Amino acid sequence: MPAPKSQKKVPSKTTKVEPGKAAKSSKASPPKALPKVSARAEAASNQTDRSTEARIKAAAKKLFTQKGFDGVRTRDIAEEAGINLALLNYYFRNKQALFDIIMWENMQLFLGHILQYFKDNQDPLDIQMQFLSEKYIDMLMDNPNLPFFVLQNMQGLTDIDLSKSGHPMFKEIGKMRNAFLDKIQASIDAGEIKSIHPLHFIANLMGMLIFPFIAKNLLMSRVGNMSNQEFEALMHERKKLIPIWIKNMLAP
Amino acid sequence: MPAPKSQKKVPSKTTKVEPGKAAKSSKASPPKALPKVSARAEAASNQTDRSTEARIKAAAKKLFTQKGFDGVRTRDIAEEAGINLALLNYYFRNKQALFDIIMWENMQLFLGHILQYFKDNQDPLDIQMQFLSEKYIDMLMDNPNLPFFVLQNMQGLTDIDLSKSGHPMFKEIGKMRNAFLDKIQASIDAGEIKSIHPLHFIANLMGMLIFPFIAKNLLMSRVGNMSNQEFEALMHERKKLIPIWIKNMLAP
DNA sequence: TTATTTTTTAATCAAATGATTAAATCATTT
DNA sequence: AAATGATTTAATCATTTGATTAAAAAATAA
Repeated sequence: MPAPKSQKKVPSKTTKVEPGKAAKSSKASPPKALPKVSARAEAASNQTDRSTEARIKAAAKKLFTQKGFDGVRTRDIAEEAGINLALLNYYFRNKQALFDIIMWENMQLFLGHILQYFKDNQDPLDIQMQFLSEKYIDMLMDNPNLPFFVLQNMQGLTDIDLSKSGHPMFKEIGKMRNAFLDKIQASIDAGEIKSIHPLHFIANLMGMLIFPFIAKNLLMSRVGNMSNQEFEALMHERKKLIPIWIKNMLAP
Repeated sequence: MPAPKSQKKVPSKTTKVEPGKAAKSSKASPPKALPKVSARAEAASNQTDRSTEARIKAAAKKLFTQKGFDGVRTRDIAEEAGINLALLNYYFRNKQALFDIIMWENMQLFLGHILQYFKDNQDPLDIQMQFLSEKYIDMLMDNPNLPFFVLQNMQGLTDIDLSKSGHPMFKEIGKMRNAFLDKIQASIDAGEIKSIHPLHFIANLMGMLIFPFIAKNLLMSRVGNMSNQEFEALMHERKKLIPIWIKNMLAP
């Protein structure tokens, strides 16, 4: 009998196509290339988009955000999306490529709002705090698992890794950071707030905004057995309270 | 040729022993039961304990705490511990049983200090804040991955799950919580602090203590490229600052 | 020493899992 | 309708991974 094994190894570049890059005109075998991803890119997370590709992405987003890369099997995604397992690879090449897409979208969601706002806003610090607290907690109530996901996938990344990947978002982050640090410093110089290291300021602010969503189960189950509804009511309260706490905390 | 396959299925109760329960006197086949775990239990996390069992546990603790259950393969643990893969199952039955041990030890570490202190301490609230901030941040500097691990494994647990597992620690948590809530309420009644929902208080306190360790990479890489040493110095600062911030935040 | 028990090793298994293939179905164009 | 290309399916692969087995080695008891 012949040996019908070990005939594949490195996917020959002639038949394989890099994810994201369109297949030019290679007369490759069965699945030619990734379908028109860009054509649908702008319709992201639109509930009315029930295309196969969108269903897979939605399922992947839900599961990856909930359980992380290692906690999800491709079969889970296929089942959640109600599609054949092979379609996942047909549309997204492989698990890692699909995860990377979800990863970047979640990063955008996590930092996008702030980035957009802070980039060229000139309001005084306390107004900025009010806006941020309001918008950010609203976003977190819609995406409660987002902080954990982002932090989880930040764990392994070093500064070098971050700068290596030349994603345009990092330039935005840099700009925002500088604008924000300047704003804090100006407030200190003007005597509006006590002197404080920027990291303390940002850690306190982010901690108060984000921590309840990360520790929700711990807080809910052990601190006054509360319902989801009560939890949401308290998070709603926090939108107004956090700016006040920050202000009091740093009153000169 | 005979068929030397599919002869095992459900581990017959006569030869298998539940993890944690000692094998009585069953004259079972090869590995009789878990070795004298209890005999070494008190020597936990002692660096001088270089026994095989301790090496496996140390390796498992390191990797599980860093990467979670799904992120670690039993082979990783074996390699990290420098032992044969089969020894992991010989000493700890299976991956899940080993993980559970690490899980409970980490829970203890995460809550143990607070539990012990708050159980019957009668100091005023501001003194308690100072003590907690000091000790807890010290502990977190020694175990920076602990919060993420605990929160990660709290994710799936509901209140029912927690009470179902009759671990004695949960009774302690209940006692502590009540004592702490009483203390906060008393301070409010005495007019020492502004009225505040206990969850807000605890979320703010825990958030300020814990969040920097969860978001370390995010904070370090994007907020003023700092070294580990600088980060540690700032965490050291926070030990004194957090009680002050809390106090100012809630000044009546 | 010899016998017995405990510990360790190498080899292997079975199930799970990411990925691929070839054929079938569907849609679009000519 | 026929041809062409895109999408979907069922079956299967190859590898990884948690776990087991049988035998060897080491330690302990007799």
